[in-house]
Amino acid sequence: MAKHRTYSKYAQQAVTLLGEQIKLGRKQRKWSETNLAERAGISRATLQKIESGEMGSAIGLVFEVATLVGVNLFEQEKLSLSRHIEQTRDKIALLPKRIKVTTKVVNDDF
Amino acid sequence: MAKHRTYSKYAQQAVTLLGEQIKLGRKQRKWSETNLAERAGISRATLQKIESGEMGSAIGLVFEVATLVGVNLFEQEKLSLSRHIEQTRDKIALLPKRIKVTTKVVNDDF
DNA sequence: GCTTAATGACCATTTTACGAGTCATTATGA
DNA sequence: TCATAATGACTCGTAAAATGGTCATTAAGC
Repeated sequence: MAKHRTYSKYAQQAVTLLGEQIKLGRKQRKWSETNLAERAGISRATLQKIESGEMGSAIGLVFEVATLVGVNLFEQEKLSLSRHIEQTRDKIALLPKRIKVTTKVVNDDF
Repeated sequence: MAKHRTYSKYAQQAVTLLGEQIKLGRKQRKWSETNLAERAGISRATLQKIESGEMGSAIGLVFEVATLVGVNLFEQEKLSLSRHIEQTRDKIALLPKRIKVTTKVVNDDF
């Protein structure tokens, strides 16, 4: 009884694209599936799922493999990721610590 | 006996950054955790793990939530994702269908 | 043409994430 | 100030991912 779950088209395509980019990167480096799986410390079956764009793959494994084959996440950033993390946290700090949803239904969708 | 797994610093930071960006986007929209979790069709516990940057979260759920709060993956692309997927597949098609690793150990690491 | 390894598709078992719930703490807005 | 809801941190049962294995097919490279 697989749990049915719906995803937005954008999210689905993003995962698919990432998988394709990984496959491309692997082939450009002339690494076999087994080879890349070993480097990443995962099984070949898992790598195949990642490259095929399965939505259930662990994001850590996907990003790790992407890193290994040179697919850079957050591409346009010249900043280091840690710097970017700091900046994002600074922005969060400027906002209220808690979001209190007013009981009265507010039209915030349109 | 939790399975120990090591990740590259870059992959770890990328997941952390994505989680922070999601939290920022949620707060900017003035959505509580419960609120966003409901919109995404996931539990609040899972959302908390996503925002805290846990490596084990399903990539589909992370990307879905990111989409909901307006964090765009593959930012710099003006192309639609589907177009980008096509282009990546075209590149893959230009490469050999299979990667045959030569038995003799080749120094491809440095 | 022939050999070999890469790929694709399985299956069973182990490991882990997800959902649902609870509880304490505390910021918020009235 | 005070009531209330958001957050943080748990636990437990179940669903599902990850692993390790196998097997057939077929492309690569000699």
